[in-house]
Amino acid sequence: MSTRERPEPDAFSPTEFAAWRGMLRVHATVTRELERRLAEAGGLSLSDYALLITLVGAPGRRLSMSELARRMLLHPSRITRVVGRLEQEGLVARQADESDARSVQAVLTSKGLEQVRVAQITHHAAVRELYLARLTEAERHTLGGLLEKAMPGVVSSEVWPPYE
Amino acid sequence: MSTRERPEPDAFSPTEFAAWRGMLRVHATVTRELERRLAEAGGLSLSDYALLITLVGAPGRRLSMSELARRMLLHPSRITRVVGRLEQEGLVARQADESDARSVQAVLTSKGLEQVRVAQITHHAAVRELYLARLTEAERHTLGGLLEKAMPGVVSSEVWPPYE
DNA sequence: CAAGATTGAGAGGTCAATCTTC
DNA sequence: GAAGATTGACCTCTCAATCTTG
Repeated sequence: MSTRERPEPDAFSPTEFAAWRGMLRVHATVTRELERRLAEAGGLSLSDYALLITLVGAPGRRLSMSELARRMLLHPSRITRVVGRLEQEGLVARQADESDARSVQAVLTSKGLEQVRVAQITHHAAVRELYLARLTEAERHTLGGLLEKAMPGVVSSEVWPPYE
Repeated sequence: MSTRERPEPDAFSPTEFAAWRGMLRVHATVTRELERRLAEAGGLSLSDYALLITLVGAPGRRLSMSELARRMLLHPSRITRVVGRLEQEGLVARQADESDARSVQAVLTSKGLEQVRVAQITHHAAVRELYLARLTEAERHTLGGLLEKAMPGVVSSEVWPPYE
């Protein structure tokens, strides 16, 4: 057989491999553990937390479903269901948009704000312990800069890329 | 209301934020597009590809189910189902382990090898275009090094962390 | 009893189709 | 016709429970 002798035609170089594999494995490991700790601490899933924290940063603590989808890099249908669950739990409320009857606004409730603040302690502590703690300030700066350079706009802009 | 005035108790610094958000967004964006291109090109999903490429690198192009789970940082039950599907498509075969009757080996078939080689072209091209192309060799080296430093062992070792 | 593998249940995510409003 | 939202179908993934073998 000659298949064993012929290596990949376009194999990753060691640095390509490290930069790619590192991202995949760090992401998988941190998000899995983070999910576990958030659930244990307050019953929020990571996607619940992400949605709530997105709302916290928005003017009026409210955003339309489609804007939420764009900012979270998620498919609109996903937003429908997460908001549905969070609404049942009283953490967000749906509100009609006066200026556009097609649009639905998700508004953070005071209970939602309370809960995201509590979850944030757990969240930040976990991200720091698992991922950030072993890096110096300068290294974190470099890392963020490299990611932004690798995919300009993905990191820095609110919305990228849109589902269109 | 005083809630608007009080910011987070332990907010991320700008560098923490960039390093964390960057990873999340780059990962989400690249893997989603990669999944699309792989499916379009040859019908393999990203998890199919990941399993096959893991087998390619193993001695004898074979690995037990549990070893596969450890290397891929996946739950064993996931492996059962992916191997099940790939077996039906003739890309891997299940084989009994002579030295341990509990163990099942997944072996890459020649058809599987063929297909992963084809998929690899698409995969590597996409990862380069979407993620690696805008970085210099030195920057990729730095990026890989920072990820390894952030989570020692996660990037470099085959197996971390185990499901236990 | 511990380890390897599998099953059923359920959450997270996408896509295509649909409905309503612009 | 296009945009916003939702629904149904399906894939990815984890967890708890089970079965078998060491």
